[in-house]
Amino acid sequence: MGRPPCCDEIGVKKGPWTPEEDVKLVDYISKHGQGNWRTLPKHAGLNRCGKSCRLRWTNYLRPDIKRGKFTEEEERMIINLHSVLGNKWSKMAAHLPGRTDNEIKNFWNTHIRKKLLQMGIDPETHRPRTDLNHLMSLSELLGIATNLGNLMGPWGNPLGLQADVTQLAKLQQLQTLLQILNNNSVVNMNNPWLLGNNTLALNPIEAFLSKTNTPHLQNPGLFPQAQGDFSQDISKSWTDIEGGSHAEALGFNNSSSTSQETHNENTLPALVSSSTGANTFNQMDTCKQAQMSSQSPSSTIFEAWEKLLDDEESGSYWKEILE
DNA sequence: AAACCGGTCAACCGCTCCGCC
DNA sequence: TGGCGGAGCGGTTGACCGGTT
Repeated sequence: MGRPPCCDEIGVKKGPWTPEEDVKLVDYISKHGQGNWRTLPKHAGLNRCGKSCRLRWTNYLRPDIKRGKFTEEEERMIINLHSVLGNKWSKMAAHLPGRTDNEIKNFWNTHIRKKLLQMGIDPETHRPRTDLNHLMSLSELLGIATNLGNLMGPWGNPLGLQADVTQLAKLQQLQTLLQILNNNSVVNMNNPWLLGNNTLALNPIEAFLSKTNTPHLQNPGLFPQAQGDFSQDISKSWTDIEGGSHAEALGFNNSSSTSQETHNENTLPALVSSSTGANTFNQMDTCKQAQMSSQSPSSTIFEAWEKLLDDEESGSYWKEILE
């Protein structure tokens, strides 16, 4: 036998608030404080349920609410916070003065989520997308490109097609990278994490670079922008994140696992565990929450990924592939 | 001009958490 | 210790608005 919801009361108004109702609510709270939300509407002369009043106050009428668009800094913070907290909007709001949980949640769902997906990043796991449909379309593209490369040969483009050697090299790299990202187990000599000297790669980018046998990697001068920034940035970001858990990458120093341990586990841990809530958040509670806001903008994989996509020479190319 | 469509965001709903008795 | 009730959280809905056809 449960308690009836407060909003089931007959005759209680629902829907958008009128300016008159807002005035009544603000007047009452400024005089008496919030007090008991359940009894507040009656005392304030409002035909609303307490829950509705609380929501209206906390999400809209509170005097300290910051209005207007989210800044880039706030956006960065939200992404970083989400990578640690998951969908804990109210916890995130606590780190963003003047922003409400509802506002952050809406902003995430309408802007950031979409942006990450376009960048090929799974907004839930904060890892490069590995969903089947996405990879299927990539595989098809890669298959076509590979055939194209075989037809063309190294010296030219007898078919008059627009693809060039640089793009094919990039495709090859991407294919290898995807293989690595999707292969978490290490069992044999085909192990994508195994480097040429029989050591294991520290991160997928290192493995990726070791597997990729393209001229411009050995001689970056040939392709000054095409590969260098990308591999360095993502590799650095991944190392930052992998190095003793992502919490450390976020500025926390009490991690229990070192990068070497992570390395030796021969797995590719997620940037964020599927149960983002409990452990990571407790960790944050007991660690240095304040450091969250001062995290270097360059220390997340999204930004390295974004930089790859924004790269003047290869940007549109990667975007086309990933979208 | 009207219909359609997609994006945005305020508000609702159902559930969990937590303090009190 | 368990039940009750208030508060808060996160997911979802639907109204509104601007752009496009």
